[in-house]
Amino acid sequence: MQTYRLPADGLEYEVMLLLWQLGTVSVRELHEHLGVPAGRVYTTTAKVVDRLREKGLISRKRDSGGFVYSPTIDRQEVERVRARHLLNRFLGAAPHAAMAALVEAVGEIDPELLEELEQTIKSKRESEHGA
Amino acid sequence: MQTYRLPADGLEYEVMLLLWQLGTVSVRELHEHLGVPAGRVYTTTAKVVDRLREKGLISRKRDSGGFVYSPTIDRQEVERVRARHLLNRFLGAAPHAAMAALVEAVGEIDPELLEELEQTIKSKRESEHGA
DNA sequence: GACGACCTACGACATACGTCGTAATATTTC
DNA sequence: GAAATATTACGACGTATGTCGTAGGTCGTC
Repeated sequence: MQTYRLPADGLEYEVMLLLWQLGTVSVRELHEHLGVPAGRVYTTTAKVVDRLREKGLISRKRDSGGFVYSPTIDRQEVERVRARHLLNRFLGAAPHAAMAALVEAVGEIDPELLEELEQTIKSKRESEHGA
Repeated sequence: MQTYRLPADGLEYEVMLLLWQLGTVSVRELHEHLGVPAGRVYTTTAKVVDRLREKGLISRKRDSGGFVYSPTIDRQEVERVRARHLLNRFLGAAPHAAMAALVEAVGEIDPELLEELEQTIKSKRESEHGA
């Protein structure tokens, strides 16, 4: 079995997001959510779904006529990889500066997330303690 | 003038990083740092530099025979935009989950950074208080 | 000013992915 | 079961980027 890069952004990632969110849906539904608003053609969405399936990241089963698709990979897993990916892009040269930029950016996007971030750190520390 | 996407990762970004770091260098130098360790051929590095120059992100001047290159864009500026951009994408639909993954990744890469992150959040909050 | 070493320009190929078109299949409806 | 409709398969193209090869320019040395 070939290993593929997990989708970390772009359309493929958005489709994955939607699948994680909605559970089990048809291409049609995915297309209504993602394709239509962006003015894409149905087959574009279908193709992305197709490639995702080629990569083994989603599976499908028959459902009255067409197929319905669902993720075969754990969301946690993908998020983990994404996070690492993001950090690699960030921390490279100057981790300290990058952290500052990160916090800055988080704060700008949504100050409440800063609270949350702090909270998450605390929990992690505690669980680490326990372990 | 055409607008290009700023290099956010990959070789192009690494070359930019190195240029920001080293200031003004030849392709040779860049290649020694990036290409050689990765087993790339000299012209690969040269090509990347070339494309970067096409995009106007770096400039060059003659220097005894060859050229030396330097960035034409400010790193801080780029990093800031980049941070926001990447983070936006990263947090996207599910900030909660993403945040958790982020903290975990930071912890994995370097636990001390977690402390640092917490510290940075605190300072930010305080400065916010003051403001 | 010819030689060999190095540098630069640039064309070419591969892969990933978004994009679409068209052809093949399957479904639904009469 | 045939026509209309929807779905799926898949080939094709464009762009971005990493990769390399080759051809041609530049320079110091003799």
